[in-house]
Amino acid sequence: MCRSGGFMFEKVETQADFPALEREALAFWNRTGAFDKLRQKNQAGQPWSFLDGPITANNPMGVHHAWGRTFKDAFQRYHAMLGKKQRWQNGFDCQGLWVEVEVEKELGLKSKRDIENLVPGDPFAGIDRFVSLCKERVNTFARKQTEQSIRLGYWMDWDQEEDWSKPAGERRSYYTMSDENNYTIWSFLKKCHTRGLVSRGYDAMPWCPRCSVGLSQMEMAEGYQMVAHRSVFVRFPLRDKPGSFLLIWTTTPWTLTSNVAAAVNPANTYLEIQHKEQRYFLAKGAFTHARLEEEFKRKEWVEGTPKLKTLEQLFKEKGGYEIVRELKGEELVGLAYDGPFDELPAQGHPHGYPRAIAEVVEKRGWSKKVSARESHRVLAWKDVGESEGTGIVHIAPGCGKEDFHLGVESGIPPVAPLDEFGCFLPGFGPLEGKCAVDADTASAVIDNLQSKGLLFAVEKYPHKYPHCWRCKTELLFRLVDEWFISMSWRDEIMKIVEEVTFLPASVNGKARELDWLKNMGDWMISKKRYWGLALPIWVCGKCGQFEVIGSKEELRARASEGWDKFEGKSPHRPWIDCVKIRCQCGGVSARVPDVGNPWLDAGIVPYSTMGFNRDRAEWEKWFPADFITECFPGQFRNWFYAILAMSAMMTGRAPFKTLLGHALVRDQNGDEMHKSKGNSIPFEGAANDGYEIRNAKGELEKHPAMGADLIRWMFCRTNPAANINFGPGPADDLRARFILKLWNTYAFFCNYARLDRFDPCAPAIPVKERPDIDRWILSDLQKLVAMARESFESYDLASFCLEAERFIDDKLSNWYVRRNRRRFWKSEQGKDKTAAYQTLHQVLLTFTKLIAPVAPFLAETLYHNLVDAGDDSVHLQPYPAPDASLADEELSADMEALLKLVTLGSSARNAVKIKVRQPLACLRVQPGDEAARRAVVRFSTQLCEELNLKKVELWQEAGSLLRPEIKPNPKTLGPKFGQKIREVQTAIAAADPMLLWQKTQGSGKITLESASGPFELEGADLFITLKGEEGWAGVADKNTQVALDIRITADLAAEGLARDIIRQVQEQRKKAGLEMEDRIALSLETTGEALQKAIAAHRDYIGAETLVQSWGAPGNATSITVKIEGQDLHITLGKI
RNA sequence: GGGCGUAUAGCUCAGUUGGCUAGAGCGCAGCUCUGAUAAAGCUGAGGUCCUUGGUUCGAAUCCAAGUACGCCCA
Repeated sequence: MCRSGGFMFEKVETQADFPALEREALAFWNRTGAFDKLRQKNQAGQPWSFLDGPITANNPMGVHHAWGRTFKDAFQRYHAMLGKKQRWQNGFDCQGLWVEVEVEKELGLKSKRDIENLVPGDPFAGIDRFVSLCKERVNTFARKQTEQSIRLGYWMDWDQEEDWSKPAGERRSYYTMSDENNYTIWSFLKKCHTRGLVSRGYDAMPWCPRCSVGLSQMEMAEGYQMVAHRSVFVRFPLRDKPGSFLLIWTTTPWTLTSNVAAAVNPANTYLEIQHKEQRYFLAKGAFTHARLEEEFKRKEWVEGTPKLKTLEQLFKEKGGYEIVRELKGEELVGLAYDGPFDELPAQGHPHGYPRAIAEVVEKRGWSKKVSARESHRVLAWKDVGESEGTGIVHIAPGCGKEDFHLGVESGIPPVAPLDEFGCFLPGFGPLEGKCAVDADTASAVIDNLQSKGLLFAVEKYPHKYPHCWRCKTELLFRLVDEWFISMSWRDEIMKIVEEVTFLPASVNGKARELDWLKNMGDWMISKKRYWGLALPIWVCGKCGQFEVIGSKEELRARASEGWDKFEGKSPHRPWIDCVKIRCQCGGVSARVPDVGNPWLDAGIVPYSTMGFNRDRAEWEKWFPADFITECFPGQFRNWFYAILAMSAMMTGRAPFKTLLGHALVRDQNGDEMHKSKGNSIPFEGAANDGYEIRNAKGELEKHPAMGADLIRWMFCRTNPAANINFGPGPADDLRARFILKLWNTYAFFCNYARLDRFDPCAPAIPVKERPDIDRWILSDLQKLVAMARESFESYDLASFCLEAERFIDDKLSNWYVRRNRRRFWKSEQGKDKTAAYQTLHQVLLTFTKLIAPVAPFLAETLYHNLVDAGDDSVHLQPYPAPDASLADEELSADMEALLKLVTLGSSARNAVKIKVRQPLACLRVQPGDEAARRAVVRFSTQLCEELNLKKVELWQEAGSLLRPEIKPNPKTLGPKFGQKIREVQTAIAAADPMLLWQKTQGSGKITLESASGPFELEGADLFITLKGEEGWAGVADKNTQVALDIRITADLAAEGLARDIIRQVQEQRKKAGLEMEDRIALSLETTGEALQKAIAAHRDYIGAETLVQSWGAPGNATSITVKIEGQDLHITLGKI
């Protein structure tokens, strides 16, 4: 590990190309097999179990993915440095509609029909081809994301070149499309079925007509958007009261074709209104209700949509009205009416429409043998309100969830008008083939109502309406059969939620998850699609009973036909559908064509990836996972939900111990990133290639790559509960403040160590023999080490990163190195210089290891120049542990006090405008506490150098250095005196401040008189501030006071000039392009008397500071004339 | 519509169990320092601590109502 003779620190350029250095580190890891060495090293370690939430392998990863992936890597690396054994398994989420949609886009397909027709006339071959393309797409992007993750510095057991040709289940990463993952879900579903929790449900489901697929409750929640629909007010003529109408309202006119009933709230008050020759019934509250007024005020509105009118206004505009009477809703219940589309054949079909549905209705006894047309009457429904519509609700059980349930309750038949593409079925007359989401269809319906004289009014109505979260198409409600897992066992899931820790605490993750579980309806697990888990449900064509198959073996044993066709294939469509099984009744059962909800795929991974099926003892080693981390939004109802629910079913155990969530990536102004807005930053652009985004003027602006470490550090230093504003601004800021500070400190060390041939392996100077400042930085380093470990253990990286930044900026760079420069510069070798090198080396080396999990590239680069590592990696090193023998609390406190004294001294100089180059005779300090007192003594040299003083004095006199001003401390006085505090305050204000102050210095007890008698004070009851006196510049900070002697004697003035001269010569050296160690010949000429005197008096000082070897102008000279204190100085110098 | 959270300087945010003249970083202005630094130091300008009411000797902090924004759920 140590450098022997011959080796030297490499010269470090201060202008570094960090992305290029990162590429070198990647090549180094690759060449030396660093990751494999790490796994080898920790082979026998205690396990630390991280479980990766699978990333969807459907597109390249973006910068937002880098947040979670940085967390994942940082914690794994940290635990690896602790010697823990890990699985290092990345996961890819493969199956589901999102992949299908992208493949459809690539192929230019518009609908499911196109997919089945991919091989013309052969749906089986079409589906086979489509599913293969989905697999291919997943492989393509898994590979892409693997490359991207490697560039991020994410260490995992990534798939290698030879792995990509293997089946998904035999690769290093896990793939949710693998056989094991799918069959493990089968075993889960079988468990559910054994407990009677799997059921087929007929329900009006949200349905995407483009994808031809039903959406679960979770999915529907993703896609609410504000849109304006044409809503209609329609008359329903009452059959027994000619000229009287129910007034109903709907935002979906197409559903009127399928109207079966109307509903009122029996408890509400309704009005009968005379309008022209007609009478109308509607709710009293609805009549005058200012509809959506709040939303209009709050601008929750669709632009261009007028404010809504009240019903009363509509009646007035149409010719006035008169209220005939008020009545209770229950009076209306039971009235029969004529439906708006009773002429359609669909309305006349017994048990509802279409035939397939009518059969189910008949079988289940949901209604008598009546048609919709025969069923039109007013129902009582307590959920009818008055704030939307007319208070009379049009009920179409085939077009809405609540309508359907009300229909079943009331024994009326459903009419389901749409096919899987959202278009009208035969039986709907002129509407047949028209699609419900088309504006034309709404127009056709409205025209039809108009022509029949049933239309009362049309308006544009803005509301939040669900859309398909994938393709953004408006959803419809469609009566379909889907498969569900009942949530009657939710208590079991809630129980294991109680066992896990949700971080960050401020997000209340546990409460959110419990809330979701409490309100979660039955889990819809089916999808009428192609690429996904083949639901292992076989339904008998004869008796209609279904069975759930729990494994491949069980299927093989039960198969009655088709196994030979399926064997050797993955359990996907269309091949799995070849397998039929024999029902107990003797009939043949076929698999339902549905595929599974993709969250089943991701939720099973604690069981499918850690050896549950193969080696239970091995699985127990890794289960439950110590840690998972993902982006918050959505996951409480998605992955977190699925993984918890499935684990509760599988073993009743929590699948992980700690969950860390994080928020979203925004642009640097806090806006959402969108490609179309030009504010989106691609991952490669940020990490490696540079990128363009729009600036404030809207122009595209180029930015250099940040590099992976900078990206990683930004994510880690951010509070994970808050969104991060990501972009070049914050990146530049952090680079300047932290990365470059660290880099330059490192460069300073290496470059001087190289010149001095510092040997890091030489025997260490015992720490107790090193100067205070060395022992101080080592002491504070131990605090940082302890802090780093605590942060990693509590999954709070931000605390560590921010503290590390402060350590580098405030402590190491701006104080330790700045104060110690001369120790490194001085020409003579010796113990003090070696101590300085050894100290800085130790600090940099330890710090490098501390940040290695967060900034793995930078750490590797630094490590290889700080030690002679050869092919060894910093990531194979043990994580630093705090060394108690180096901690010195008193020293840390003293140094902090010194920093305060320097601030006070600078402030005093600034107040009298005497620049630091001008030496001053004395600074007097009256310390406010023991640390300050000790600092004055201990660090007087530092103080003198830093503030350019001849000496520092501790003010020991009895009196005050400065004039005191006294204020009461209500924090201590309040509890003591309560309501009397005002009198006490008055008494303090009236007292002589100097006297008061002196008393506090004595016994500490002070007695004062107030209006209601004497009272006693202590020092702590008073705040004392102090002002300077004549001739001295005084500054006070809380309790510490300093006074600066501002008398400049002739000698001091000359010395000040000498420093001005040195400064100018140094400037000239730099301009002449000389190296730090170059010697010069120097000539100084001036007519100014003061300058001449200063040069004469301080010639040796000037010469020593500027490395003068000979006085007088050399041949290769450059010269310049500068002004110092109004006098010309002619400087001529040249390298010797 | 319901639940949770947030509101502090131009921007990004700290502010502990209620207590000093409400702070930091960036940005701005002046001065200073500089042979590791793309820097650094001091000073200054910049605040209705969202609003209103309450509790209290005292409220950025606690309570209530309201407003705005965010998230979650309907």
